[in-house]
Amino acid sequence: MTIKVTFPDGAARDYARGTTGTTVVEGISKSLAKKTVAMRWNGVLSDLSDALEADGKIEFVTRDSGSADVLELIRHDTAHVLAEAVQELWPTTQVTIGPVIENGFYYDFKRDEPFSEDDFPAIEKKMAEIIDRGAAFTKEIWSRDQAKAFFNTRGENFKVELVDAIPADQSLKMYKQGQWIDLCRGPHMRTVKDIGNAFKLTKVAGAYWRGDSNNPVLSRIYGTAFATKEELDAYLHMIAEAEKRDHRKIGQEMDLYHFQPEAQGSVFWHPKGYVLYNQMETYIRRRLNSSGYVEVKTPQLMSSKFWEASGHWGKYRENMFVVPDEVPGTEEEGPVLSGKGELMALKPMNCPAHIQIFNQGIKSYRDLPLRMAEFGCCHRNEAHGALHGLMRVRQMTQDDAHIFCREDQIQSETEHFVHLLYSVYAHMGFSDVVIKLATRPEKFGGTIERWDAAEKALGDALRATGYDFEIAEGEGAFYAPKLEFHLKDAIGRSWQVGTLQLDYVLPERLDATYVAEDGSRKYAVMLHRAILGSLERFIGMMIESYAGKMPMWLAPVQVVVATIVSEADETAEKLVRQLRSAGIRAELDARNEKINYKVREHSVGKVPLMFVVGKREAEEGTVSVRRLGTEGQKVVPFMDALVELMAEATPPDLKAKAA
RNA sequence: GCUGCCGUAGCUCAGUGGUAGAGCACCCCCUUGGUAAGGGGGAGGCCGACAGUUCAAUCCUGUCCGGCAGCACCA
Repeated sequence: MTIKVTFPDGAARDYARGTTGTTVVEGISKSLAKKTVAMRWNGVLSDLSDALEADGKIEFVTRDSGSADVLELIRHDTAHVLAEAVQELWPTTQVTIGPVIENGFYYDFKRDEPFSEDDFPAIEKKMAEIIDRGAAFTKEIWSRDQAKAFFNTRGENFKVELVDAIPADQSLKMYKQGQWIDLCRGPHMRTVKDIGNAFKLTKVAGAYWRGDSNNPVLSRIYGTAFATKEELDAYLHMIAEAEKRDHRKIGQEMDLYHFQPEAQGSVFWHPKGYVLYNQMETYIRRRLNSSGYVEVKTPQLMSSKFWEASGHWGKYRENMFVVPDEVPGTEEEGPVLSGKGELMALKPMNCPAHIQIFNQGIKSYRDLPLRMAEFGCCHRNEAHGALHGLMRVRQMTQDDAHIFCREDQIQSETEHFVHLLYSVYAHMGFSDVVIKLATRPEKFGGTIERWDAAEKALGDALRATGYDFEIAEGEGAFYAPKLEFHLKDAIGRSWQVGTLQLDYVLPERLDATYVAEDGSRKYAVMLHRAILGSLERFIGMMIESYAGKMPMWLAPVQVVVATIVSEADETAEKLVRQLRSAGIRAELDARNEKINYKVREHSVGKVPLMFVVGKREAEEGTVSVRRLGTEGQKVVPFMDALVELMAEATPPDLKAKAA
């Protein structure tokens, strides 16, 4: 009985059925066999030692190919070796799972005494030893009972749970490397030696068993591995460089904002940071105005009764700041609060308030769509461990808006929004946007028909815009599907910024109706949408993406006029006045310091432009223009420099109009 | 909130069971210097908070607060 094996170049050969990939590659060439660590059999990444049972296509995965397959295999194998090393060092440790992730791998352990990074050298040394021993990976298919009995006797309770979780129609694969054995779906390389020496443990952290906070916390060790030491070093260097762009670091260096414990998670915007903030807000306001939005402002503090009606009191209260509506006691002794005051809450969202405005008067179908925007300052009592610089705060300002529309307007409004959002992101310098369509969760409100229609409307709208998107299965809100727009920070963490959420529920709860063409009352459909998400987070993303070197229109200080000699002070002062009256954010540096010193300081401070004035320039009416990030300078008439700067400082949306 | 690590001057960081140090920044003086740190001097700290151990705690222990990484949650 023979089978036909087809090679990537299209050639085919016959082999006895049951021939292994190893035999096939060894039959081709010794040198190819030497570097082949796995294969793709009919497109599926597989153990090289797998027997080939039918006709198919084979591709060999060589260790030096630099392919994603090789990285995946190396990292997966390294995770196994990590687990073996840990159990060899601390035999009572239970192993759980150890998957490959972006840029590396991790392995979750259960150990009474959690790991610390101080354990890394010992673990890494043991891993090197294991790799050196060079055990082969071998695969065995076990029965469910056999596997459970095996793990039970070893006290591996988590593995027993995993065995139970594997669907009955799937076979259980056990991979052995020397004496160590693990339940694993594979595949693996030939031997642990194929891993090489380019691996490193990077961090430890707690993680819940199966990602559920009701479960025990496991100790997770993260690591990474590459095919070569050079690639590992390059990766570590890249991460170190990226960390320099951390907005928390740059925010301090550039004196943009700060946090302090008395207002945990709330930003103190410094003058320079607030320039940035205001520029962003003004820009968005212009974009919304010209896109048919109206702007409103709603109360910060509203009665709990109001939040009961909206449903937030029941579902969202643990994230709300609640404030009693009473005069606090002022006696030295005695309680500040009686506990009897009616409760109010700081708004965590703007939507219910916008419905109150919508509900004033009677709306006609002619009024729809009504696009109501607010720079809404919201407070959310976020878990302390979730706070993260500007990215995750407790007080934030959303560039929020609610579009009240008819069902048949959902798709066109969504398209309109997505185009606006992409135009904004392009102006902000972001092109790498990940869109997710979050679909019906397990627990949902409303009918399946309505969900299907809503998901279809959002999907169709996205397809009409031509942007790619992923489906985030089951991650929709309770009441409707949503679109999420994600960007990545300096070290590759993904943050949701923009959003569009469909909502049928709140209009019904709060009675947001309009009079339809036929005179009947109908509930409006509500689209919650934000482009930046929150100004705080988006500014954080901007700082990281530009490494603090903001484009001219956003730069807190656009130009510093610096003198070389004190004879030029008067001229420099005059230039700063002229720049400022032209709307340029200019500062004077007439300190008694050398020009080298001033150039360095403002370069470090990421000021995009310097106008240097010495004796010569002062006499000639010129400035020596130095641009951040470039060497050298050019001397030009001041008025020319001013005109050029004004053009460059024009926000991108206004620039486009002028052109 | 959970797990681990961390908390010394405005910033970056040394350091010790006997109440503290550097560089930069800040202030003063000298220097007027042509594109990434000129020189000298000075001031600056309840060593995160509170307890405990000790003759003695910034250092050891505990609790709390805050920060960092990840988890969970989320814009």
